[in-house]
Amino acid sequence: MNTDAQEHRTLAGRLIDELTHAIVSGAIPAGTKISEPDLASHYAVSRGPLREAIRRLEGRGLVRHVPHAGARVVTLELDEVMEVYVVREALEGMAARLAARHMPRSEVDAVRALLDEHEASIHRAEGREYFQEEGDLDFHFRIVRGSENQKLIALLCGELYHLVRMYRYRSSRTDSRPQKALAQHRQIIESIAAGDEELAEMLMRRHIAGARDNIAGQLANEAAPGQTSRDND
Amino acid sequence: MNTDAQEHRTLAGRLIDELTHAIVSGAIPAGTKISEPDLASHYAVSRGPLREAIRRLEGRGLVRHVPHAGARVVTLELDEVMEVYVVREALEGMAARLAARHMPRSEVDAVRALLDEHEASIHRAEGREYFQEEGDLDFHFRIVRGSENQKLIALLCGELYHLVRMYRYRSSRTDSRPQKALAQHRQIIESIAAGDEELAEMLMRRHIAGARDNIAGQLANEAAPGQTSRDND
DNA sequence: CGGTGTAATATTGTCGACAATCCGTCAGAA
DNA sequence: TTCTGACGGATTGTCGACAATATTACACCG
Repeated sequence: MNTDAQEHRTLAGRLIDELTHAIVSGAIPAGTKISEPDLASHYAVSRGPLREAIRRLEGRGLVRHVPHAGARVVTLELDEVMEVYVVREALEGMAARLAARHMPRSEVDAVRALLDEHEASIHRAEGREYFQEEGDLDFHFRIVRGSENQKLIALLCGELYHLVRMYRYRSSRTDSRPQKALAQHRQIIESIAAGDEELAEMLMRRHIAGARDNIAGQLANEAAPGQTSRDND
Repeated sequence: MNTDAQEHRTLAGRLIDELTHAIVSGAIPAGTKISEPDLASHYAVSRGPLREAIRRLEGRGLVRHVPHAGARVVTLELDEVMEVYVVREALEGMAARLAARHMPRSEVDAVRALLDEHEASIHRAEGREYFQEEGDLDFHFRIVRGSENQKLIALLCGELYHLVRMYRYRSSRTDSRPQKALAQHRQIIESIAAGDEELAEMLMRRHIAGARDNIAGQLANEAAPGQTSRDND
């Protein structure tokens, strides 16, 4: 599930994972100013490895760093999330196309089984389950890996998904129609099984664009209009 | 042209740019093992900022780092370049679509003027000019920026293009038909001017896919079959 | 009373040194 | 002769301390 894996034997590597998780899960709230001395003492490490980890997180787009002023956790503006979903639409559309070209039958069957589990989980918990969201990402992970394009995999799994998960943690959950998503997932994997590249890409793009519109509409309802960026200061 | 700009007042920031340029331009050959003491003394800095810069370059995909073993400049395998072009096809296709939606008339005219310059430069130097390659990237930069999607811009300008430029520096130049590329560029900007999203995306994707096939065929001719990765050791 | 310049403080940026780990070499035994 | 093992050197990982810069508070002036 994690990109670098292999039980880091280095502090900086461990910090990268720990900080990523802390930011994504909201343990460190969005917009927080990262104090190097504080975090260093909190994780019981020196500032050296911590700074290296921050530089890496900066590259992943999780923190924004200004030269002599410190680093802040990115604030998840609505338009930022929209932009991420546009990028996902392009990238995962291509991933679905490549998956239709490369994914072996065994993996297709594995994804089918995964979707069966999802359906069972939906029936069991009326779809309001937190698990549903992680399950959604599991599906997308499978498709992306099925593309067998390392650059694509690294980009989607290493950067974009962290932001997506960060958003989902922040605003509870957004997918209010898991049955519809499940049906779309089924369509997608079947088009991949059939080797129909055009259809697979089109369906995946439509699926993600739909999720994007869903979020946009949802947010437009609840959020006040003039809200700019002052959440926690 | 550079992503972070604003005349870095910090050593780490300067190192990021210098090392990026050094790797992209081939001053530090692909596959080279990065010796921290050597580079530190060469740039007259300590190992601290150097290590931060390396961590950032690792995020950009320019170096590969293994714990306790050091970092090496990535070797540009053919399939890696192919993968990058696939990602470019997806991302820039979307960028062209968004540009057709957002790009103002003034910017469209500026791109038209840019293409006129390119045509003049081709006529002047029979197209075998180095400048042509940079000019090609200039065009693509304009379109990407025209998308007005910050994530898209950061991804393409910040990571992918470094690898593309690295490849171009390494294997002399690859675009053997600048006239054809110019004609395609003209088609693309006109479809954007017309606001035809579908056409803009399709033309851009075809353009990049064509460049990819061109490289693949070119490489398949000259390269020996059994060549794995032992260029410079 | 409000604005501005200055000084104090705290944080970031940088450095040199110490500790842990890995690679190459060489000696010794089967 | 060849494989195994340990040793030495070198490199990476980590740490604490010093220097430079930004932020804050306060006093002073308009």
